[in-house]
Amino acid sequence: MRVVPELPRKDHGGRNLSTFLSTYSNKVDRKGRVSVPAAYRAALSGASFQGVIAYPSLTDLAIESFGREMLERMNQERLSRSMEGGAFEEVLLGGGNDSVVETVMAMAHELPFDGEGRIILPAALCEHAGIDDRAVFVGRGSRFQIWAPEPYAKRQADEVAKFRQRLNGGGAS
Amino acid sequence: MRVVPELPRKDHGGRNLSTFLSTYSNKVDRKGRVSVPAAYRAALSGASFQGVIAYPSLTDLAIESFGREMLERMNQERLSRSMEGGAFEEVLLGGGNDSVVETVMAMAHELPFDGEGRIILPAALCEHAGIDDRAVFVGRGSRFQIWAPEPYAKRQADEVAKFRQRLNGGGAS
DNA sequence: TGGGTATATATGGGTGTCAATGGGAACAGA
DNA sequence: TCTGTTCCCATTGACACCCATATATACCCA
Repeated sequence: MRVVPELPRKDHGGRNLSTFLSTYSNKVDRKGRVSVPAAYRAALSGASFQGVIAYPSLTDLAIESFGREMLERMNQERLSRSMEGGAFEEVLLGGGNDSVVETVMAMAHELPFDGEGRIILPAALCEHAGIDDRAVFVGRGSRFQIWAPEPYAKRQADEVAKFRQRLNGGGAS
Repeated sequence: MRVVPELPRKDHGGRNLSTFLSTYSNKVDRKGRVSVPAAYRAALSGASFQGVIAYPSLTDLAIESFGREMLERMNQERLSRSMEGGAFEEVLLGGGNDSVVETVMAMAHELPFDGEGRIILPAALCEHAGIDDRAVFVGRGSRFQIWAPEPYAKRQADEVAKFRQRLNGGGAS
């Protein structure tokens, strides 16, 4: 498939916005490399940093991921607020252990694309997600996740079952 | 890993902004030298002062750190606030005994990079953080921390546990 | 509409280069 | 002279970059 380099879209604030769609299962080679789906790469093609940010999900056995812009934006917003609000203690000491942003920053990895559009999955992340030799990329809109095949299949089935039950009180036909 | 010299990014005020990401554990050699992670150095590569500012955290057994630009920006912001607010006493006599900024300034060290991108951790800081022969660099967005391995592992686990509980009232599924 | 060809994606592997680290020589201050 | 600091060079292991291949599909042309 040939994927078109995707024109950058803007959100309300005039910032770039990438959308990740669909699910892909790719091979992890013996060096720990895995191809990021071309469609995802196309969504990030306008970004200054060619690669992704990845961190362990706090709720799932999966890796959470998005473009660097997302982090950058959170970081800037946070710092500006503190500075302009005169909250210098926050700048110097941090938000204490109450800040999700700071926790995620510490666990996040910057994964640049190689010439072929692959990334290297750090051992810590693979371990968290139980990823061995296959990685499933799951588009979640402004984010995507990376799962090991089996846990994802299970999770997917659970999600579907749950919604089916909620929507029509039992099996769709 | 080869780290790209990182293009300087600007925040709202048109100032440079560096983002510190990820966690790295580096060796402290017998001379007290530690390599600052290449990614952090890249984030500071545009700065006029090649090195970092470091001071003991007032809330954790850790060292807090960032580039000199951050200090200057904070000072400037603080000064303008005082001036514009007509708080000339503060400018001339200091913010009184409750000024975190001034307390931190006094405890801060300027640590220049050597040719290999290492810094020397002052004994006082090492002692405060309990650092012996390993230093863990923890990215917190606009700043980073330096911890001894064991206390950081504990702290990290605490943070994650707390957010997990807040998010779904229990462990990952 | 069908077939053929070009191209991009996903993948595998080799190698030069850089980051992290260690040690020694030059140097300054006490 | 002795101690501590700064600069320089050597080592090694990881990985960034290069090239090479197969498969699928987009596109062209008859």
